[in-house]
Amino acid sequence: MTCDDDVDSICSMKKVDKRTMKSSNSSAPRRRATRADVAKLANVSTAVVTYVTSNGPQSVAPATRQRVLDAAAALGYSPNAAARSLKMGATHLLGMVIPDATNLYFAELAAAIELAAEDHGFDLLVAHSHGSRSREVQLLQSFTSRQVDGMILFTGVTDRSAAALGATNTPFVTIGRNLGVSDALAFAVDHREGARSGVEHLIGHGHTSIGLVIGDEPAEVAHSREVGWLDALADAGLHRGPIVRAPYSRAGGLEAGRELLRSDQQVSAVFVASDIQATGVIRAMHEAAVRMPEDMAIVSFDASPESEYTWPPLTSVQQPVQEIASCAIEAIVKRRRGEPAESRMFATRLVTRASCGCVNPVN
Amino acid sequence: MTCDDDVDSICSMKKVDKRTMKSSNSSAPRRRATRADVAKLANVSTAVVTYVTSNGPQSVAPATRQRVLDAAAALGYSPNAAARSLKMGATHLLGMVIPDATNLYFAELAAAIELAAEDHGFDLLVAHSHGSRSREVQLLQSFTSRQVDGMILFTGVTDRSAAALGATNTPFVTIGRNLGVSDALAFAVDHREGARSGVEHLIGHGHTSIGLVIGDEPAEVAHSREVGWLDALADAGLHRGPIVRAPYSRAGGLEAGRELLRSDQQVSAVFVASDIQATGVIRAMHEAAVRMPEDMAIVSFDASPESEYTWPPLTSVQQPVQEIASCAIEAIVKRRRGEPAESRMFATRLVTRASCGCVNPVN
DNA sequence: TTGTATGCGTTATCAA
DNA sequence: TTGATAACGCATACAA
Repeated sequence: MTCDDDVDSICSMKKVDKRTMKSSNSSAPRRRATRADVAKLANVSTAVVTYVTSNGPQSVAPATRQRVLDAAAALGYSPNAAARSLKMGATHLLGMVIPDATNLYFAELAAAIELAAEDHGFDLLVAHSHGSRSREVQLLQSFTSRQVDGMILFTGVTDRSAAALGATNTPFVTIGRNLGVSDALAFAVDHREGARSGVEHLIGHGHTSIGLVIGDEPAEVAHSREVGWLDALADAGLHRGPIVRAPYSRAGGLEAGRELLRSDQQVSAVFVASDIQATGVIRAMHEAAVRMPEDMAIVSFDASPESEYTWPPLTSVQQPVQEIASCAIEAIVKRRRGEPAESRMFATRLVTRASCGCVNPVN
Repeated sequence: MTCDDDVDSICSMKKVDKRTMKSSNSSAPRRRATRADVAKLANVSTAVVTYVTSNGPQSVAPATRQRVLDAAAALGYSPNAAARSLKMGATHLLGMVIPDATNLYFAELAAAIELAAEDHGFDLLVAHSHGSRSREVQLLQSFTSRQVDGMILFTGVTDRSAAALGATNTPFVTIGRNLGVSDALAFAVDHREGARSGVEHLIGHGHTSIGLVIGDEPAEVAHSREVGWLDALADAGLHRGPIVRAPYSRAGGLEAGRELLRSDQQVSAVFVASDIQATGVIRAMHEAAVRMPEDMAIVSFDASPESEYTWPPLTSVQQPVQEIASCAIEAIVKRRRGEPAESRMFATRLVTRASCGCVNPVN
């Protein structure tokens, strides 16, 4: 879509401010101040400017130092990161691939990564893969070209991606995906065990027929959660409930919920493998006037901000998002220093709210 | 939080894969291939490599061209973006400041910006301000140092930010905020008119006592929406309903909803100035067993993905997110070319769903 | 059609 | 304590 496509927007025809205009066509198109400018103004050599701005490697006389600082401030000088990167061989830039920012679980994870990255002085280059493998490869190449100091991938690493990455030395970690499926460093919860704990909770509430709503793409994570669901059922000696596979989205959840209600196999509870789908499932239940948790108890996965504000609020398997994020960043830092780094698996925690029947939500 | 903080995580002690290890301490710590490497392997000069990789400025013999391509592929060569930026004076990088990614309206806008930016060959440097002004200034400085080709700010531009920016020639635009409050190029809907249309819809349903839930910080946007609410009430000759001010979050909405129910002034409808707050308001109503829309009709603002999956689904004032995004990016492109660019205001569209009483949600 | 040489803004080594 | 200078990897004007 281009800016001129629209038909129903009001064009304000507001005149561009004079200052704004001026900056785009002033006679002397002001160049960014460089180190040389600062040096000249402060009457020192360019080297001294660096000594001041980077506190070394040589010390400088207090008076000179102040002169440089003043000059830099006067000129609004800040070092050119491109030149700096070129010289130093480090960009302090991390690339991050997010499948879908409208999934609040990913959004939360991304925010945590940003925080952890900042602790180590990294900025973040962010891009969305929208689940496309080819786009993922393309993004990794772009990151590589930008000489990022590391990459964080929310998506699984495909062979093609790994190959693209293998040619470089760029450290990369995967987040939220199973450990051990590739050579990549991975940081994630135990999806199988987490799912199992959620389903066990449902069983504890007395449910004997428990369905499953899960993503429709073959992914190791989804598979693990499915196995966890099976584990719990098997341990309790229960038969397998119906499985509904649907896209990993709110709309997918809505469809799945409707299908679940059409199923021959009646269930009194369902384990939904992600909050984002659970949101849709809940809507489907409301549409059919199915009461939750009385007629249908629900437990989901992720415990994203979304899960707290559905109605009824969702009981959900929580991932230690901040911990995962900081471990991932630290792993990248270690790898950059040549130190060994290890993949790691985290425990989940079940957040009990009303959807499973634990809490009476109405005051 | 550091990685070692945790107590309840399982340490998998998984040994690092041999290939992974090797890449971190192999005897010849493989340097990224440079143009010179490609040139040597292809038996050409470095210039020819560039002629091939950038299709010009000179043409090269097909055979030579193929040799270069092969060599580049064999070495996994991709141009060093830092060096390229330094030489070309352009980074093809845009900086974007998001207040809060767990607000799906912002997340959606950010995704649209990314798409539009990609159309013009820009990558995105993303950071969250968490609403902090000082952090915003800090981010702008970081972006400046990185020599971004432009900036997109979701937050209003403060005087300090503008001053920081004024020192550079970096084009920047604000998104979603009112036009005309600063010199910045701005792309946003008509908040006042949008709010007015939403409240008028509620009046059309016969409501005569309509409350307002809105952000608790003094922002022009919030003010405009409040004025739009007043406009509609005044036009209909209705008295002003109660106003509840709360943080711009789900939790804030929850608090606001509870307070609204405690209010002396009874209302049958409420205009909530953002979906994210509406989510909380809805929960407050459910908790108090207030039926929607029968006992409390709701119209909100943004029509983010969230609004479609609340219960009842929210009637909400929609912003043309993609259009806003593409206009913003095009404005930056124009400004970079020295062409004039204009701020622009967009019309909203009311998406009617069940929360106002338009649709019977239960099948 | 291809090669040579210069400079982009930095950091850091080495001399002064 | 300071200054001159050589890379870093690339794009391109100009020469061959």
